Amino acid sequence: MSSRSSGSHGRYHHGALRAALLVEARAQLEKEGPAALSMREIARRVGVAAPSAYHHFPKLDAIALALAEEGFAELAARLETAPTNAKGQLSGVGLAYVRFALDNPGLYRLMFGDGLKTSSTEHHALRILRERTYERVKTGLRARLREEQVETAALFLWSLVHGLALLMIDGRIGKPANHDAVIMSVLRLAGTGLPSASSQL
Amino acid sequence: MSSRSSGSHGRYHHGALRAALLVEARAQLEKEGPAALSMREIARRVGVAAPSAYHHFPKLDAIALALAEEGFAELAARLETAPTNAKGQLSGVGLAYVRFALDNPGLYRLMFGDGLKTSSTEHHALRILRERTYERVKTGLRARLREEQVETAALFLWSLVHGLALLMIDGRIGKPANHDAVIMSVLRLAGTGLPSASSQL
DNA sequence: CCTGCAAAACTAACAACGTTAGGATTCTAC
DNA sequence: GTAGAATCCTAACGTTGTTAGTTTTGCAGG
Repeated sequence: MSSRSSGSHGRYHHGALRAALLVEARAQLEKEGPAALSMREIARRVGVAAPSAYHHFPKLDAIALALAEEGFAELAARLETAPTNAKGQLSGVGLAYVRFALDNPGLYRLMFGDGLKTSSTEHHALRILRERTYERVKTGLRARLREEQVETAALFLWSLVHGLALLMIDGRIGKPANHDAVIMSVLRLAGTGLPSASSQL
Repeated sequence: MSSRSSGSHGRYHHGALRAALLVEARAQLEKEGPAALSMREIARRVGVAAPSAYHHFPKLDAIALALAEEGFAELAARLETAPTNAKGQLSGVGLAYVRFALDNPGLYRLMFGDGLKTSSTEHHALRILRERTYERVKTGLRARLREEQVETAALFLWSLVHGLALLMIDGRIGKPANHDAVIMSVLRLAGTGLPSASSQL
């Protein structure tokens, strides 16, 4: 093959393959779900032989891990730029969190789910990334709660948005239109608690 | 091989294989996680050739689906026998829910997660089973809430216990001793809402 | 008891996968 | 322009899900 030395498309020698693999992997992840990630399929879509990918990622799980890292970075960015307006500082963050999951369902499952073949190493790497996210939530709460309450409150909040995100991803909520309204009404309950008659949950 | 006609162990001709496959599948599910479910491995452990299993289950996903059905039945049983004492009717149910997930982490992930290869048919079957569970929660709430509040309250509650279950399964909570205490303190927050200073979540 | 039939098991095989080994190509640096 | 490293390729191994076809097993009727 002759070298097309400066086309923006198709010049893999020198650095472009890794990025292309990640792009294609992410596309497949969102289209088919985390379990469908396939080294051969990704390589095929990029237009390259499967073993070539191993020059950039030692295992399939390494691709998944790289995607998860992308995901955590994007999630962190969204949480930081979430509107922290005066009334309802945390609802903005909660909304941003669930929105991220809904915008990237496959990625979100990969970040928190059992998508990859669970080789212990990256499992550990993932755990660290998750805990970093958790710490961020706790830091936010620490500003307005007694230290003793922070741990439970953080777990409460994270459980709520995490569970809500997964349930909505699974499509249990029908109408794709008013997602935000549903999310907000659930988040409001986190502030008030369940309505009176059952307040003794 | 001579037929050992009445031993409780190893007489597969006539009905025992299906059950044995399910037992072994569930063991593997809890030991290695949903993604590690393997037709050949299950058959191997049962002591049978892989294709034999196809007389009882048309696909690997069918085994997963059968396990999930077991799981939903067991979960429903636990929720129904959960103590609904006077103060805190729902906390007993919430505790039972999360406990079930912690006692059967692999199964719980299978029931709600992306464990199986997501062939659309059983995906649909799973969805029905999940919605049945959801309806049960809503029925419990309908007794003490206005109809208009039920939907949101149910989603709120289920998100909370679902998220909490998954987070705890993932081992983000260190000490395996006081699981119940952690769960209860989170559930209490569902009744009261977040503490004052941040009540404007 | 023995003969036939259906259920249930087995062996052999295909396609696809993850991954490794080793040979060819292409870019970079001197 | 040539050496060497980086990058890509083809070939291959072992494993998986699954199908096809054959043999064994147990049961029913004579």
